Amino acid sequence: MPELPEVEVVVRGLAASRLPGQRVQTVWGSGLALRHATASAEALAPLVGQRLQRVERRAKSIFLAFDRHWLVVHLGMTGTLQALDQPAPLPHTHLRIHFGQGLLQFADPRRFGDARLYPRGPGAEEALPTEALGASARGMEPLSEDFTPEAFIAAAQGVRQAIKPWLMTGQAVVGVGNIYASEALFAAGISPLRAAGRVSAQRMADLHGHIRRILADAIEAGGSTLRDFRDAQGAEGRYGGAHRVYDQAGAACPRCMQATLRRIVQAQRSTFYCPRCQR
DNA sequence: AAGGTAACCTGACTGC
DNA sequence: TGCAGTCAGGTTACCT
Repeated sequence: MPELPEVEVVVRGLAASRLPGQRVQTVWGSGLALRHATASAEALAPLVGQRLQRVERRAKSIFLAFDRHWLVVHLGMTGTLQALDQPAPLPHTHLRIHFGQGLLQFADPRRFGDARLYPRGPGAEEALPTEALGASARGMEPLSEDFTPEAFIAAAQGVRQAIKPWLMTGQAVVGVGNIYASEALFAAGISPLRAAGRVSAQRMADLHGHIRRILADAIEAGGSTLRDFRDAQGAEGRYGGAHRVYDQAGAACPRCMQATLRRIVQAQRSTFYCPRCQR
């Protein structure tokens, strides 16, 4: 389900909900295995009695700061994390964290998502537990000040991997998933097959701008509406109509109106592009 | 050592 | 109607 914009929308919704400032009263888990952890009441038991202080995002991970622990949630492909007044009978619900008023509910049909606890050291109050982040979250935050065109160009130096799968590795910039990688490359007119290190500095700077714009626009629109995305209040996103090439194989290119958009597979993932506009 | 591949799991959709 | 096959927003361990 979620790329960075969707996760950001969820985080903002949770932060604006009634849950921050409240204490955990009870926890419940389905007992089923998630990506790494098992969704069980035992695993979340340390949270009982702790107050939720704030909610943050790094890459596609959600960090919930409690008094003495971080709860780090990854939504995988199909996860949802909602702040509710009453428990909702959502299929594939795996975790419920009840507060004095309302609850946090995690559901995930495919269980590629995850929810793990990390201790909050007294000396590291403000530091996120970066050990919770994998190899795909090492790069720069795309909307942060350190993600500059110069840094982006430098990161691509000498990279022979095709730029589309390279973008998705998170080596340079985090949070650009399968949809927005295709969209950004289309906007910049860069072939997804071109080696990252062989795109000119000028065009990399252009791509840098498109990545920031597309992600920011998607956040503004409330996240993608693809499939089953829901924000922290359970509402759908409104960005789906804005996909110009994703899932549009066979349609006329919206830019040149001559070529037919194509679907290819790179690193086991679908890529959509215009063979005429993107070089 | 970078880059491709299989795997995790369920549901929706297509075609026969 | 049903069954088999394919595909899906992510990540990572394991190959070459």
